[in-house]
Amino acid sequence: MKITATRQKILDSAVLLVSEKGYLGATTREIAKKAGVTELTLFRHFGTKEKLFGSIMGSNSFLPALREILPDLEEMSYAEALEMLGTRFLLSLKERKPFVKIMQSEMTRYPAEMRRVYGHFMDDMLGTLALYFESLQRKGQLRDFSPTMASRMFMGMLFSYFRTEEIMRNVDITRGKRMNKAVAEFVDIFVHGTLPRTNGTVRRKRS
Amino acid sequence: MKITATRQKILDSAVLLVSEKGYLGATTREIAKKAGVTELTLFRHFGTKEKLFGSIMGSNSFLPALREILPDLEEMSYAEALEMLGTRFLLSLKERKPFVKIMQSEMTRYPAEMRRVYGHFMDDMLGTLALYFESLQRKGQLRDFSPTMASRMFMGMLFSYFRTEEIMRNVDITRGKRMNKAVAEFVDIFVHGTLPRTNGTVRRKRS
DNA sequence: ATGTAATGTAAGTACCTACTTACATTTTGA
DNA sequence: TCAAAATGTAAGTAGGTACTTACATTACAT
Repeated sequence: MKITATRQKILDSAVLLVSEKGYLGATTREIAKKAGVTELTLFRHFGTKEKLFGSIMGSNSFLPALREILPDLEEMSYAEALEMLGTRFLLSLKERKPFVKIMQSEMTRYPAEMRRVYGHFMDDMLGTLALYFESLQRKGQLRDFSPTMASRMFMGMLFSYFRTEEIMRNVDITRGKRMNKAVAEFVDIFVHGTLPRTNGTVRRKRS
Repeated sequence: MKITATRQKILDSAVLLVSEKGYLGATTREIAKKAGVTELTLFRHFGTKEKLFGSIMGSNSFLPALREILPDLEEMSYAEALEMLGTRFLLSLKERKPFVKIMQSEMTRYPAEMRRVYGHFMDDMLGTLALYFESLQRKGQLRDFSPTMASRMFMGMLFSYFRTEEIMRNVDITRGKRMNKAVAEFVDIFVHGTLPRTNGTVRRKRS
């Protein structure tokens, strides 16, 4: 067995087990067993459980996904762009589900590692989305609102949806059309709001 | 020391420690020490670490908060009602921050306990919000959309905001006006959307 | 084919954990 | 005041953990 293959098998087992049982709950013995190697081999490769955990964080990056998600925004309509962004964002979360679980669970206890990976991804994503909003605002195609907060709102509702369905309820969001329906519904409200379209502005009238 | 007082001190210490270090990371010794009692006292009260954890889940309920949040929705305008709901929801999350952290971390590993508490709260909250949307839709004050998905969207974006600020970045959302600003921004987009108000419907036109 | 790098076997170390037992001390309530 | 209830002290159990050491075996490249 090639050294890199062994390394990878250990890393994969570790990701799965840690995502299920947490950092403390996933023992080196069990990780090694799941990887089909001896515990000693694990330690020869990574030296320490802590270092193994660090390798997980280092090897599992969100960043490549971002580049896949972002292109061609200019070529499609506003709602189409948001739907595509939302869908791809959810799919990239789904692909990295065990990793998302780990971050969710160990966030509080290992903030440095987490922030480096997750924070980077989120900042990039939010920043790019905000820039997109800004450019449309400058063209007059969107009204005036905070691009930053709008980005956080958009990503936040998608992330919560993912969290509720996949992590809490353990539902596969890619089955059927539920994900597409949800994204379409979210985007529709995000674009058009919840007020009737024919009505004028009813807002800011007390009782 | 009254028996109930001791019990409560142990429960409080346990909540804090478990929220910081997780269920496995919080040892009974440390919990007892933080509560100012002996480890033996802890076991005399709760018998088992697992039972202690169960008591945490049982004692710390979200439900009372719901009753505080929900009244008087009919008396105020749509946007006002949403802002109030959003603000009180965030404040009730903030009050239970350690508990929210625990659920966030241990969700995957202790699904039964979690779902009982968190699920109840969320279902109640989402259900009530959905009913509110529906009633306004019937009055013609809101356009046609899925009340359920809209509720999830609304709560989801607020929860993500809380998660990012308070749990990840450890920022106090109640300081200054940042929370009110954020809620106002979210509600504004949720109510009016992101399209310009003067423009007609540009939607569903390809390129 | 053979030397080297990678892995396995087996035994063990030092430490920590949840939890227990026996007995002494304090606190509380009537 | 005084018995009962609650807590403390001290020592220990059984099991698990990350990690180590010494030595044997396999796989691979030249």
